[in-house]
Amino acid sequence: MQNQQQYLKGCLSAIVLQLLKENRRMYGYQITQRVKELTAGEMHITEGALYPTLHKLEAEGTLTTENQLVDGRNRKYYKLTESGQNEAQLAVSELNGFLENLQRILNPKLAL
Amino acid sequence: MQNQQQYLKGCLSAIVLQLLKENRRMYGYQITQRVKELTAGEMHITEGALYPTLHKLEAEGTLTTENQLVDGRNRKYYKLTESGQNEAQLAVSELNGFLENLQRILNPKLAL
DNA sequence: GGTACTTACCTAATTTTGTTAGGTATCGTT
DNA sequence: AACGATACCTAACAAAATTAGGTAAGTACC
Repeated sequence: MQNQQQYLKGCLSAIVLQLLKENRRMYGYQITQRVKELTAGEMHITEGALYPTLHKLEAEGTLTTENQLVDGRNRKYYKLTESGQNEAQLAVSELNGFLENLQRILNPKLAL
Repeated sequence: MQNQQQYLKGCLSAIVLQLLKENRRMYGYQITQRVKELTAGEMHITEGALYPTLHKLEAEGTLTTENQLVDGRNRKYYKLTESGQNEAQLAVSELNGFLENLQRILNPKLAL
């Protein structure tokens, strides 16, 4: 129980899909930075988890990529496919439902 | 992406510890039923995950057990040890922090 | 009396998913 | 030249769950 990292398990794809729902297109490194930024440094996505996840989502047809050279470095931008938008919506809804249920468990006195 | 189950990963011990913080003592089957009840059946804890988790928490000195025969069937009650109470508090705080961060990601427009 | 469901515990093989720890390469700064 | 940030990647390993069993006693039904 060192930090919050452990709780990330299972949520990574949903987080990626949510960010792409908001941003239209993002590249891997940018995703790691965005999560850091949104959580004030409290959460960080490791590249060893992120890249395989992105590749998997691409292989499943949820994301497509386009490479772009910026300042001499290659960036691989990911964006949602048409079917990916539905899957993103679904994943985010489910994650939100999960969060509500988790809060019901953590705060049994609250009526959510 | 079938249901909310996947997101449970990593949270199980924290959930168990939270329930034991609220309830003083509980047995395994009761924990599974309580989660079902609190989440209106939307989440269920599998026994294959729960029992190993309980055993691990007991081995670590976070929980102790007492057996009790009820209606001819054995129940194994778990409760927090003294040090377990601190660990439970810590785990729940961390999980809450994680939830806040996750909501920041899911609802970037909200100021939490 | 037999069947089936609920209660109540458990384990083991497998799968999923993330961590750790590397590797490559370019750019900017000191 | 060396270092840190940017930017991609993979593979060995570990952690944690799922799946799919097993045991056993109580309850309800016909």
